[in-house]
Amino acid sequence: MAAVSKRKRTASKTASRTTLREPAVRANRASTKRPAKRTSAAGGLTAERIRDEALRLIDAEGLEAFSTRRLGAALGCEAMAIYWYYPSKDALLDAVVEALIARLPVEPSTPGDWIDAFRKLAHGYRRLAHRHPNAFALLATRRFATEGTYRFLDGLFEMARHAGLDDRQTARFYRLVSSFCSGVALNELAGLRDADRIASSPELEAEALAAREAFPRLASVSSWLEPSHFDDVFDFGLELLLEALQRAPHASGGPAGRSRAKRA
Amino acid sequence: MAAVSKRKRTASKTASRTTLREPAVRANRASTKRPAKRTSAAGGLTAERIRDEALRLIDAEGLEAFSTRRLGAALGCEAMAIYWYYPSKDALLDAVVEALIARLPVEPSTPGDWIDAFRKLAHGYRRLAHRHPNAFALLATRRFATEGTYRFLDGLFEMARHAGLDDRQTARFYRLVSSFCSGVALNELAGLRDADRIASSPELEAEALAAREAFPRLASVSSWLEPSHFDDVFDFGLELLLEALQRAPHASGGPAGRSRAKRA
DNA sequence: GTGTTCTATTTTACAGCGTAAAGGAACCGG
DNA sequence: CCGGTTCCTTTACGCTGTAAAATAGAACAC
Repeated sequence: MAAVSKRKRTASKTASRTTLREPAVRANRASTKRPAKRTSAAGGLTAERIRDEALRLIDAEGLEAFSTRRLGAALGCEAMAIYWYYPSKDALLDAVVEALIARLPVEPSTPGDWIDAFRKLAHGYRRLAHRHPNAFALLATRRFATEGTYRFLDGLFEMARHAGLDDRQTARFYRLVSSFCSGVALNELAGLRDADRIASSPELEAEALAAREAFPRLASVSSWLEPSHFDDVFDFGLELLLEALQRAPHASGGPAGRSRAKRA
Repeated sequence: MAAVSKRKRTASKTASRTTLREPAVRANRASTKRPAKRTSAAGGLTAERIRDEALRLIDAEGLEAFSTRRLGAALGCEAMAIYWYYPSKDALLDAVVEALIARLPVEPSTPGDWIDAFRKLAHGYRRLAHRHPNAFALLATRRFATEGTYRFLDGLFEMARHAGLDDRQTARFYRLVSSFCSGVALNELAGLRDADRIASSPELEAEALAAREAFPRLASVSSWLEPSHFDDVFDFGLELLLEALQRAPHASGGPAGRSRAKRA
């Protein structure tokens, strides 16, 4: 990694860099004699610490309230210090996404429990939404385009291959399941946020009540739309997809064996 | 988790949150219409015009670039003029969401083609993502909490009822299908955005190429992940859900009997 | 020692943001 | 003519991301 990035951003402002500056390690590769030098400042800033603190702040105060200045304050340094380690706030957020993705459980592929591994992964993704509701929108909005996420996908697809899925089915079900998971999770978080908002304002509460009165169908269904039923929706939908996944290799390419062909 | 949220400048601003001020005098008196200022020369401001121009601007320049000042410039007025019609930028964006939702085809419920009506709705939702890629994130992020969206849901649920679905199944499949649709659409848009970004930067292009080399599994699957295959993924997933929906009243509704609906 | 360079951080500055608050200008019914 | 309402502008404040320059300290060269 760190292949590029000698030149910092000087010209284009809109291009969001994802490269990250590694202050000490880069020189370290050439000569390893130097013991890990402590940075001069009391804070001991590193890319990882900045990234972790960023996630912590986002979790604590929300994505909208997150700013480089506040992050600097939390880290005990000036905001601009962050820019030594990340070329932009955008790049920092990419790093946060990567750190979140890295927590997902990609188990070693064992053909027998392939489906269950996928299931666990999906549940892990949803758990991520629950644990980091404020940061989760980043996952759904930004796409995986960093090395860590590439590695994640490679591991996942390797697992699929061991299970005998061909590339097309692999791609299809990856898209399907990941879209479903992020869709459900976003929906769920939006619902929770709204519930909070409504509960905190008597006016909105009255408004919601009036709506319920004006729209009888909505009213009668809405009790089933409450957050408590999201477990059911998620499991139901996921199992639907996984059942189709289980049928997939046979359904689209004839009986098993074709997808197992050695093509290497 | 605490309700800290953001700063909220002055304590009690939440009063007229989503309510919108109606200029009321839309009777448009016919005499001595003096343009007077260049600012209102293009035509009188209305909530609708502001909202439509906002959507146009977002479509043209992206959500991040959208600001009240730019909107004011596009409308030929000062930014603060907008605040006469909307209490906040947030409320304006809510209105944009509502306008988008209003374009979805909610057909009159006829029991026979219930499934197809739902299918068309889902496709309409996706078409919306294609037509307004920059605005679409709003739909997935914000929840339907305005009168127009209430009406939309009421119409939809009415349709479900005519088809003989009970409330629980209605809620479940609404969640399922809408989550799926927004998940797929967001995924698709993120992919397109990334493709654009990569194509516009030789540096990123090289990076992507290197990744492809380092991760062979990812490379072999990735051709199936291209944007052109999203139609397939969407249709496949949607039909899967719709098939389950067709089975629903009988299969998992528990004690049947009420799903056949006397309502005719 | 005295530079000089490299690294990590602070300081300063700028353009732009959302929006509170106040100030008109045009109309109104009296 | 007057006070009020409506619609819009002006001004101002605190915030944002970040470019650019200044700076402190450590490391290396002589």
